[in-house]
Amino acid sequence: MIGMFEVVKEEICKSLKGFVSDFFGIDTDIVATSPPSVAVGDIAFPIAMRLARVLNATPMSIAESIRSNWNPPPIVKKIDIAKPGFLNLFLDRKRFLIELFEYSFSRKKKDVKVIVEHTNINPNKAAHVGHLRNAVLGDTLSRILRKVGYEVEVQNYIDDTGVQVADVVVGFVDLKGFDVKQVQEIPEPFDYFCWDLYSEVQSWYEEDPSRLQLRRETLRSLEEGKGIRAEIGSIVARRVLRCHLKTMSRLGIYYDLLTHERDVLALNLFSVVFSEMKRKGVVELEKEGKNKGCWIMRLRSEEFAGLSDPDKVIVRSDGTVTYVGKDLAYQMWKFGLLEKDFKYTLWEEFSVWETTDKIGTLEHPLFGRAKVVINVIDKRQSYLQNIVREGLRQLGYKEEAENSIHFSYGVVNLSRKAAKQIGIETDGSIGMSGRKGIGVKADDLLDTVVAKSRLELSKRYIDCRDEEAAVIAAAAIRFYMIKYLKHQDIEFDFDLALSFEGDSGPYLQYSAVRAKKIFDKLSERGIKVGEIDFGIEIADDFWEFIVLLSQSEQVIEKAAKELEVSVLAHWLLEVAKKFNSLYHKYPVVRENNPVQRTFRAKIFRLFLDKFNSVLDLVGKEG
RNA sequence: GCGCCCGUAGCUCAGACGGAUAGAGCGGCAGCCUCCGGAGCUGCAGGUCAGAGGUUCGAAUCCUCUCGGGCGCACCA
Repeated sequence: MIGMFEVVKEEICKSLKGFVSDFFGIDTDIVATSPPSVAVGDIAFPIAMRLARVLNATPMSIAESIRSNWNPPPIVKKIDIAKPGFLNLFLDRKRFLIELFEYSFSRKKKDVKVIVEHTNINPNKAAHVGHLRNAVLGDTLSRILRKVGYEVEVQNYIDDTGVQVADVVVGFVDLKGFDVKQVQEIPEPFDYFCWDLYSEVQSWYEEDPSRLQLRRETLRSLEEGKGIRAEIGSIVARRVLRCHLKTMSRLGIYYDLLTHERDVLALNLFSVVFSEMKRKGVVELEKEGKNKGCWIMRLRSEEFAGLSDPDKVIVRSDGTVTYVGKDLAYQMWKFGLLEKDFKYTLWEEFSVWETTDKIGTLEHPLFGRAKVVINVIDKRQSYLQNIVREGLRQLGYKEEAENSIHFSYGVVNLSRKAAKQIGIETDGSIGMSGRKGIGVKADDLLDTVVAKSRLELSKRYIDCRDEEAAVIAAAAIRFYMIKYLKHQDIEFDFDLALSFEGDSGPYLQYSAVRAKKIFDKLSERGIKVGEIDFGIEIADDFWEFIVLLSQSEQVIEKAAKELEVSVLAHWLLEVAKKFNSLYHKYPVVRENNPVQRTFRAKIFRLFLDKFNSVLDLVGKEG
């Protein structure tokens, strides 16, 4: 369940806690910290400073009496006392290493189903790098949760009947005068064509706002699923969705279920929820004021205190449902709170399940009914996500409300340099906007990175296989998207995203390739790696490396617990750097002393295993 | 106006629960190919952790205020 180092640390903490309780008669939590370097110690306890006041003694004398009276676990080899009163423990390196090699943990299946919803790109234009961050974060998170034992179902919500698709339909029908056939015959990349058309339609509306009437008509047609506009709408949504799925598969991102809004509407999920809300008094019909004629939910809890308007419209005065209403219903479906269920069909081209309005397949996986629901969606949506949770709470679904998690993350903006590179002059950074057609398209970025990979590969006289270039490109982009703390906005910059040096995906991959080469060379030359001789002295640099490696499981647990994928990126970088340093300093194949050679080989093998298991989570190959 | 987030090296970012001399990468400078892939390694330069108070043995980290940025507070999603 947790890593070796953590196991050892906890054992020592427990022992120390017991000692402090027995010897001083004080019950206190023991905090452990890391000393500045392994030369100073492996684990440090600032306990003496804490006890100083209570015991009315100097920290140094307390530390001294702990050292002489405490009987620590045998893994502790030595105890030092430093300046203000730190208790610095040194671990028995050999013993630790032996246990590390023997240590194997098995993660138990948690028997908890988690739905992770991510990507959710409107199917009306090409995906841009902002969408990429969502998908990469969501996909990495899913992999992490699976790794720690959850049953994970990945859903991608397709808003195929929304305003954005409607606008592109207006573009085809009213602006371009295209018929169904003409839309079908537009060559690929179809999503690129729509990208331009969509922003064109926006300015077309601005020229003459009365044209917005066309949007309303189209929207109605899409919702009813009738007429030529609906037909074109479904072609657009389908064709663009196909583009998106292809783009994401280039990054190794896949889904278990595509949920179409069209089917959510057809299933009438909301009407069930609406009557329940009325019955439980969660919504009421507003009789007067600015919300007259609307069904509203009151936001009374402390969370919403200070809101200018504490009334949230769920059903508009014209009888249509707001986003929050729809999302609440969908959220309830995910928890299995609704009787109704979709019909499903397998989309063979991408081998992904999706909801359908046609005849569904009888045999399909059981979707929904999750214990925990994680929605990956940028931080600007947190107000709405909070309202959805509040809706669950007011309906009496306390547990589901608790288990509705908004995985919130910062947006991707374009640095002024990046903006300039795509032909936009700005003062500072600029937010991406599909409406204005401002943004770096995901496929363009991928193509650029793939081209760079090819170039770099050919420089190294390696026969350039396309797959390999694609894998490197995917790693570069994925790593760029997860290396930042999630709440941080990213200022997209081509140089940084394309970087193959320093803290980059290719640097990590390269480290793993190097390590692997060692073993290829060993077997090539018929050098056998025997059993490790634990009599060997373990130097500080190797020891630091070993301690780092022993924390791999702990790092994964932390990422899962805190829902912070960047911790994996940081661990990988730290480990890779350390490895590369040792790699240069300590040759393996060239080493003639078999004891040294075996030791190094074994440690590097350990590195390769631990490193790859984490690298897989951030998407080495996809 | 109310609420949330942020301000760390020239640039992009890390800094567990408050701990010891604040760390990386890029860029700059100086080295390293008798080498297991140089997508690398080694070293140097570069910081009043936005500012001011406070809490305490100890603060980049916690509290208050000030300044400066971002975001949210729809019958849009």
